This record gives sequence, structure tokens and C-alpha cells, in this order.
Amino acid sequence: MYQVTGKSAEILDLAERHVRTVGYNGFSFRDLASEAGIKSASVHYHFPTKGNLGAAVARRYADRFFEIMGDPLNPKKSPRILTEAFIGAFRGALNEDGRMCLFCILGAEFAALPPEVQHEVRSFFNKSSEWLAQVLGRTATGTAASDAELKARARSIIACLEGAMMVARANDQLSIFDDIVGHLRRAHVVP
Amino acid sequence: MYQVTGKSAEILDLAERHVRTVGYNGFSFRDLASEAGIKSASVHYHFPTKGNLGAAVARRYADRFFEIMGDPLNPKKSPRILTEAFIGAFRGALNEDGRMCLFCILGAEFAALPPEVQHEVRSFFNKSSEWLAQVLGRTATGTAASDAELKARARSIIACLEGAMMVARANDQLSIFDDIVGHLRRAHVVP
DNA sequence: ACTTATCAATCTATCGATAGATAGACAAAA
DNA sequence: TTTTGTCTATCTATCGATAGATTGATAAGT
Repeated sequence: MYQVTGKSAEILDLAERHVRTVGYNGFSFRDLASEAGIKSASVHYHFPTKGNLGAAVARRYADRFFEIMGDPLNPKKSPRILTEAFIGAFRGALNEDGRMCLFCILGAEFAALPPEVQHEVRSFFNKSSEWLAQVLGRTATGTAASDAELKARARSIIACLEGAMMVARANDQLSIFDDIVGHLRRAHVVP
Repeated sequence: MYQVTGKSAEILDLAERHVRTVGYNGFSFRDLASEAGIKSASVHYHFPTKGNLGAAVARRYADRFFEIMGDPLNPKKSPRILTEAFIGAFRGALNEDGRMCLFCILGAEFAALPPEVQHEVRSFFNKSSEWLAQVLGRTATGTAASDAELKARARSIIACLEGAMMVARANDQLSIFDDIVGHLRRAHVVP
């Protein structure tokens, strides 16, 4: 799918790393260029504008995420397993030397983003809560919850995870993330 | 206490508004100057550096917050009332035409901030979870929870609120925030 | 009362650095 | 020969920050 090769992929990697540490407004084309060993003009060759680049980074990140997550209705994987994988993906992102989830930082900076990047951010939150809602829907706990209710529950979990990443990183303690997830589990919010 | 008057206060107001919408790296001294009707050099007169200004904004915001919250052990206010006030403060921030909690956006941008601003961010998360932990400690539910456990629970609630703000704003729907808080209540995480 | 000195707050003008972006030349590959 | 990727060179706009002049108000000295 997003199997961009060569310099383009390298630039995407660098840009992603920057966004996830210092945010969209915290790096420049020159930063990327010097790290990729080319000139900033060459970065523009691959990605005409910064908004273009930002959207590409977001799209690739989301595509990877959902590829790893797989089918939420896969009968071979229990809701429990899938939810753990979901949480684990967030934890893994934070564990890459204190990098944030891409969409946590983009979400916070939302108003400062070019429209095409904003679109990707919204799209991710929609898709991810949809995905998680489908998983939650499989744990039929007697009451048949509506799609809207399931999606709201999913969003609540996602919000908690995003917030947990942020607080954990600001304090440079991964354990804070784990504590928060623990509370999520103990409150039976999660399968 | 923080009764800064005149232009300084006006600049702080403008800077706070900008940080809470586009983040620390999303505005310039010139932006502030033109809105305050002065020149950017005059902004530097009041706040020598941007880091200085950022820290001042953060400090004032935090001071106001804790002044409004009051004493977490005030016997005249139930834990329930205090927790609601706490949640309400976050909701109110979001409700000011889609502005974020200052520390949510600063937390996300953390690695891009000058040290003095980072310090204020950490300090806020510390103080606010301390405050909330004291409130939670008053609802002695049989088991005597340790201070560390209470603080972890407090952090979990705060993380959830910050995440809720972020997700709600990215989707421009205040109702998402309310949904998430609803789940928080239903899961009995909150008094 | 008049003068002098100080101060807070602003200005103009400018600094070096950097931002994102473009034009056009060049070389290698297809 | 056309495409692909990179380069040099440059543009305009803006960044945070500083220097030095100017204003009006206040205070102190005579």
C-alpha cells in the first residue's frame, strides 16, 4: 500500500520522528534535508509543500496502524486480545524513546495545521474509534449497545490512552502510562 | 498574587489565547504586538524572551486554576462537588470557542519547549494530581489507599480529561467530551 | 516654582538566522 | 529522449532579539 521507497520513505521517516517529538511546527525542511544528506530543495521535489508532507506522514502512520491491527471482527482473535493489541500499539509508540502517538500531538496542535493534515487527523480518530467500537461490540454483555454507544465508549478509551501518553511523557515516566491503563482495566472499561 | 496590570496582562492574555489554539510554536511576538497595538520590540520589553513569556503564561494559568479550585480538604465542599468543579474547569476551557487546556497543548509539544516552560508544565501536572488525590483521599471507601495509589488514580482521571479535550476539539464536538466524562462517572472512577 | 534626574514604555531600525518555496542547470537512468 | 532526482542559487517573508532614540510622567533638589 504505502510502500514508498528510497529517499521519499527516508524523508517520511525523518518527518514522522520530528512530528512525534517536537510537533508539526517544530521542524523545517532544512532539518529534514540535512539529516537525509540532501538539500531542502530536493525535499520539495518529493513533497511539494509542508502540508503535503504532513498529510503523507499522517496517512502512512494510519495505514500502518490499521494494517497491524487487522480485522476487528477476526474470529481467530478475541476482543480481549485485540484490545490489548490496541493498547500495546500506543504503549509501543511511547516506548520509542519518548515519542508520542503521531495523532496525539497533531490533535493537540490541530488549529495550527494545514487543512489537508487536519483532515487526516479527523479521519484517524474516526477510523480508530470505529475499529475499537467493532471490537467492543463483540463482547455482548447482555444489553445490546447501539453503534453510537459503542463508538462513544471507544472514543473514551482512545482519549484516555492519548491523555496517558501525554502525561507520561511530560513526566518522562512510562510507568504512568501503565498505571493509567491499569485503572482503565480495573474500571472494566476495557474487555 | 498574579495581578499583573496594563500591557503586560494584555500580552499574557493574547499569548495564552494563542498557545491554547495553535500551540507554543504557532505564534510570534509580532502577532502579539500587532494585536496589542504596539511593536514587537515593546513586547520584548515586558517579556525579554519567548521562553520567559511562555513560562509567565503557564504560571498565571496554573495560579488561576488552583485559586478557583480552592482547598481540596475544605470541609464545606464534598469530594463530589470538588471533583465536579475540577471536571467543569476543563470543560469550561474547551468551551471557550474550542480552546484547549493550556497544559494539554504544552504537554503534547513538550519536547519543543524551552526548559523554563517545561518546568511549569511538569509542575502543573504534579500539583493538579496532588490536588485531586487529596480529594479522592477523602472518600474513604473501606480500603485505605496509599498516597501513591491516590495520586495514580488522580493522574488517570486527569489524563482522561486531557485526552477527551483533544479528541473533542479535533472533531469540533463538545459532546464528545461529555460522553467521555460520562463513561468516567459510570465506571465509578470519579466520586 | 523651576529645574534636573530618573524611569517606564514605547518607538524606529536593524541584526543574523531561518522559514517555505521556486527556477533553472545538470547528470544519470530508462 | 524523456524522466527522475539532485544540485546551486535565490526569493520573499518572517523569526526572535537587540540597540538606541524618544516620549511622558514622576520624583528630588534647589
